[in-house]
Amino acid sequence: MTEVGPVWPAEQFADLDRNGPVPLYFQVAERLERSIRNGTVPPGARLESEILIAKKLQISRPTIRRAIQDVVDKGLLVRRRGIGTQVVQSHVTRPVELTSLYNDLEDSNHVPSTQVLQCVSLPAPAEIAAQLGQKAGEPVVHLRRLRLIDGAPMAILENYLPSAFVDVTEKDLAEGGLYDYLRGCGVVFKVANQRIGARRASAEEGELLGVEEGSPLLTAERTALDSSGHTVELGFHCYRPDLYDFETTLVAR
Amino acid sequence: MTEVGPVWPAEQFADLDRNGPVPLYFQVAERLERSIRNGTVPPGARLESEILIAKKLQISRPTIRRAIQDVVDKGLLVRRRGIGTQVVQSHVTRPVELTSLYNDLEDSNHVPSTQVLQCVSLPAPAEIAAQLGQKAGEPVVHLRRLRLIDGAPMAILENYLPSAFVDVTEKDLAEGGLYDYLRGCGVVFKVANQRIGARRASAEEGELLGVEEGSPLLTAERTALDSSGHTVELGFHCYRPDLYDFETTLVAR
DNA sequence: GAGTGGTCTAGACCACCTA
DNA sequence: AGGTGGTCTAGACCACTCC
Repeated sequence: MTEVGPVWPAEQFADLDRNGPVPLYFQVAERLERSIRNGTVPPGARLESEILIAKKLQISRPTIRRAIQDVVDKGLLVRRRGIGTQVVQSHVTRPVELTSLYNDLEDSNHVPSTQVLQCVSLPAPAEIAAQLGQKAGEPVVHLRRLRLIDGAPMAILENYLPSAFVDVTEKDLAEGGLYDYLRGCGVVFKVANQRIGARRASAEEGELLGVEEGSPLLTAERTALDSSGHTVELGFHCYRPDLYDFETTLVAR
Repeated sequence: MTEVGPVWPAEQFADLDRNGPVPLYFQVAERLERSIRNGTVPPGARLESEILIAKKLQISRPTIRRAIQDVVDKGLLVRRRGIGTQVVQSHVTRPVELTSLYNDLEDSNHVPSTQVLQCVSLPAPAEIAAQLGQKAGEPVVHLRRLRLIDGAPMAILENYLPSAFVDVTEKDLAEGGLYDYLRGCGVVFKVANQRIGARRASAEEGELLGVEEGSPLLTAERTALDSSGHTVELGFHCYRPDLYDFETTLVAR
């Protein structure tokens, strides 16, 4: 029986930048996550204690705690009082991030593309206006796009944007994700709320997505808020379930 | 124009228990969340600065920061450097928690019930064994339950449990949720990973759920890990999409 | 310049677990 | 008894925003 002691890949943390703009805890969390994901620190391994790590890294305990907590929040580590910190046994896939579908797909080595079906400004229906924090009848932007993955239709993305974005053009959307465009306008996303369900495809949706009318679609309604807490995007999306699904990680604190 | 200054409902924080087992930051976060949810602190309101709050509550700044961060993580507050902390404009529904479906339903003023379709121990198929961290062929528990909501069938819940739980009986499951039972066995849930999708109902599923064969179902595959990072539950669930959907909140940090 | 949140430090005491 | 993570304190300096 080879008893393995606590583990800490000190060599991964040699060149921390203590003066740059990137927070120390972030650099440490990043390297730690990488070490776990690539197997340098294997599943089930016990980490050295926070105090020891802090000493080795010449870092205060709150800072190393913050770094470890970030990795715990991603579902890769588990902490127990009196025991220590351990790598979870079965790894976890990357959770849904606050990025657009376009970026998610780009990152996963696929080729996304977009076909703009509609891009108009119209007086807001009462319910949409209320959710966007506008008066009914004020103009809002209505978008409808078809998202393709490696050339195959994957999702219909319907969005409403508040009146601040009435000058958006088809061109802005054809080249990248909606989030890229909004970020370019200075929007800083902070919170998004999503409701995920399923329903039958309408005849038109079936045609666009290349499935039979009445076949199942995965749906998502999303509200995204910017850094000032205002709604900047309303989304009503539907996906071909054979080409897309959602992944989430829940962590108890 | 009535200019409203920064807000802090000090009266909500009069009786903090400084010696009890409940952490200070938790008590503060709890009261703050309640004050926002019930409108005592309205949408858009700006909170007083951390330093002032800390002084008023006779609490250190890291502690009040931790409390505020918890509420930010729930999507109710937004922080901006140089500006302050604000309540988001449109409130957010409570996110998915690390509880069983049974408890979720119970909390929402519905009457859940369960019908156990299968509860056996069998040699683990290779893939199930691998995910549970067992050897192929070792016994695992296979559960299949029908979940009803106010008497109507809502979901089919298929689960695998590791060999430690071979003594589970139908009776254990008929009375409450699976998570209640496992917690009763001393299991402490820490992390869960979920993949949400959609597909057609099989003939048998349609019969059980009271829908047509081929109609859309919302599906979830879940793995849950305990406090030591081991897999303690594998779930393959499907839901009637007209009776159930998932809500998630994403927060940028 | 004044005020905000973001980061970081260096301690302290506690609850919990293992032995 | 000794070691672990969990909580809490009292400061400090910084980057950012607004006036």
